[in-house]
Amino acid sequence: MTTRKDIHNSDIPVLCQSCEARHGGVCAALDQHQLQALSKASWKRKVEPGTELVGDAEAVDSYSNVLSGVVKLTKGLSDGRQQIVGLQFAPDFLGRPFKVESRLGAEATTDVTLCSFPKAAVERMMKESPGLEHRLLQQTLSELDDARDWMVTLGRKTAGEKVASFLLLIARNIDPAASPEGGKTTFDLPLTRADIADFLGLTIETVSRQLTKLRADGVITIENNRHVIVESLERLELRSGD
Amino acid sequence: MTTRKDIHNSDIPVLCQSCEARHGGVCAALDQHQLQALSKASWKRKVEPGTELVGDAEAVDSYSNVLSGVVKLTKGLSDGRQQIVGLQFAPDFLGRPFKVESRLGAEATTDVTLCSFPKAAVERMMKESPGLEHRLLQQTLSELDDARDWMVTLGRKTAGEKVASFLLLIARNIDPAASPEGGKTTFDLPLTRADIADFLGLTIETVSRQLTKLRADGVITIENNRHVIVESLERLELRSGD
DNA sequence: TCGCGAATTTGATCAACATCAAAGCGCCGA
DNA sequence: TCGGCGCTTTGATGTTGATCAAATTCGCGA
Repeated sequence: MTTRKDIHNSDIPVLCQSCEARHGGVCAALDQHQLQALSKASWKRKVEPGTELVGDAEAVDSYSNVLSGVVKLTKGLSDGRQQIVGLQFAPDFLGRPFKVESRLGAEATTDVTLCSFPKAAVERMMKESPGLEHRLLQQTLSELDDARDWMVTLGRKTAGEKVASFLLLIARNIDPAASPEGGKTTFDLPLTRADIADFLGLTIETVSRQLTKLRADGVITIENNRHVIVESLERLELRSGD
Repeated sequence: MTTRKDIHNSDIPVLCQSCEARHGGVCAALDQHQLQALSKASWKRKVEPGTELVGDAEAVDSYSNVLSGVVKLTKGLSDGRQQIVGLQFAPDFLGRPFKVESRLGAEATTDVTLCSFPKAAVERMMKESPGLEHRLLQQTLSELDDARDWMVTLGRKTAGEKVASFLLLIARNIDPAASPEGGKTTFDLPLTRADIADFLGLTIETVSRQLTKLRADGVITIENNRHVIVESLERLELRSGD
């Protein structure tokens, strides 16, 4: 790691100086001046697991960056069945541009740090600065890719393959460096069994049984229900179906 | 229908004059000058059902507008299982900006008319004209909404609800005016039973049985395997689960 | 450290959908 | 008009994952 000489930290808002979103996130598309303007109207907050960030069919007047933790995006059927339709990791942008009403629920599944800004401010900035809109298009396209990958998992994979795919998804998002040859990784599950089931279109019991099977076969180890040690990424991939 | 006096048709490229994409599609974001430039490099073509437009994992150097017909977007698993991850109707934009290689297959499921342009031309135009990128962001966001709706269908609905949801999706795309109170609509299925199964994550047999059940219950009538008459949109919605 | 409630695992049974098999029908060319 | 091929429907049976039920384990505060 070398110090970036091209950036004068003194010109960057205090709030943003150590912020992840300024690198990988949408704020990377802003110049110092814009960052100053936006940061004045923005605020940081920490929330606990289970905190509802956006209710389904609720009017929203702010956007956020996820700075740490995991947020689940949910959709429900009228009789209570639920499906998780996306997971947002840092430094993802949270919110649906150009729509007043959210058609998604958003809830923290771990401790989450957010940086939020008024919708209007972002939309104004988007008009002046094509770079921001470009960045947003990039993230949206990549979310669309992810959603379509997951449609294959939901529609065509077996329960065992679904659970393996889920573990790989988490492993790759939490430890992006992990390579299949390397073999091992370790992480804390950011979701409960119930959430995993809602993400995979399964029941908790089926999720639990498949995890037990992976454990019995020595592919993973689980400590304290949450901490997962992947003994062999390669074998996990083999079980993921694709 | 009134004539639009604000547009001088003489200034619009012949190719574009009667083109659907110039209204709802991405070309609506272009001014006459840009339209002229793009149309010089673009070409129209008609293809038959079953024509592969883009192969999975294939390099692509052009984008297209769907002018008529239906294109299915597919993803496959290594052992041959397939999932349709999206359907494109006119005047949708076809292609994945900012990526050389497609991770999707695209295939015509009906007679399809396409207007294609070189990737480079579109990308150049996108840099000069924020309006085009904005339009593309809009379509991408709406495709993401659709994909997430479909994830709920794939993950949490029963076979009966899936088939009803599918019929509604087609009805709404082919006859957008159809209202639930109106009651009736009619359309030709743009997909074979095998395609419907791949879209819904089911087998052909299950799709067939569910269609039979809908017919037996008087919700729909089917003529010649392809032509569907929805007797009651309201009852179809009731069966779609949400 | 103990004890309680919630989350998870495990077990037994059931239902939905898949699979395997065969018959029916519609379309198209000879 | 006839015949054949491919698509669709229908039927019988099998398997996967859901459901119902109970036992364990974990997290956490007293």
